[in-house]
Amino acid sequence: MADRGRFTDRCDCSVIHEDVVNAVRGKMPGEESLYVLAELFKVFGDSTRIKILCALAESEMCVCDISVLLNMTQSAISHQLRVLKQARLVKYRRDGKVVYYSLDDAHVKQIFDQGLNHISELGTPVQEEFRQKED
Amino acid sequence: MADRGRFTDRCDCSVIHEDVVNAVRGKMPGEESLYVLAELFKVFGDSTRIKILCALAESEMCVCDISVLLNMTQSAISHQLRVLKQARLVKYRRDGKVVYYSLDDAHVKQIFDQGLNHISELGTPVQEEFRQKED
DNA sequence: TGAATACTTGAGCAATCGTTCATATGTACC
DNA sequence: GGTACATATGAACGATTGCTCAAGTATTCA
Repeated sequence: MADRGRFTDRCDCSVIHEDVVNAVRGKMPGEESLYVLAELFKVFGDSTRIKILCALAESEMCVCDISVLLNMTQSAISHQLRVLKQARLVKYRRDGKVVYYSLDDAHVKQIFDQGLNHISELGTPVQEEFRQKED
Repeated sequence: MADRGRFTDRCDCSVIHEDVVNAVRGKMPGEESLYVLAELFKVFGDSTRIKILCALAESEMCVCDISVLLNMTQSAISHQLRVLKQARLVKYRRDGKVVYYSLDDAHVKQIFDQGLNHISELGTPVQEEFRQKED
């Protein structure tokens, strides 16, 4: 609320649309929420974790099952499950030596499906786009 | 379809639930889709990009406006806009020297809102969780 | 044409991330 | 107790990421 749209030291241009900037600034959620939101999506933003979430959307599974399914080390899976656990995306229950993981709530699958829905409607061009990023 | 649930070299345990692993394997989307999906969420997984998307959800804006709004370098914003452009999350139009960016389609805001909805229902504990990750 | 403005881009660098490896914890069974 | 098995965790490593800085391109206007 200090500088009302005037340009700051980070930007070397004279502000073009002061009114737009101020209007948008008023409607933005708090810095806090957006940071947390980014952290949430960051957790979804790894193919190993996506695969784990996708698997758990089908069935509760133990660590060993997941590592077999994804053909990865138990350790690697366990590390990722910890990230998912911290983000409250998965929960677990212990039964003897075995620990069973499952999705924490329905939201997780909703976000997941929304994403899948998005990429499916964009079709193959996007997939190529993503892969050609390295060119 | 090679080894039917038998444990591979990556996992040192004897598979606990061969049936579950096979059932889940059959229902998983292709490796391809899951990779693209992770790439999509990865783009959402940065607070600068989230802020940009959030701002563009309110109004079309030029690069300079965004850099003023977020108090960041034009260069930094431009770099991030390139990432968003590549992921087809934003589109742009040129008007003279000024380039205006806006959300590419409605899906973007949907995914965004779904995420916001998720974190808002979890309440503050999660936000603390995220911040205490460094402990 | 040349200066000014809006934006883009490439290189470089610190910080973060995902995996591996070795080790630790927890539980069951003898 | 001790061994076996399922999982967790800490350190270390290479790979990736997001920013800065110093160019570059594109457009306008004199």
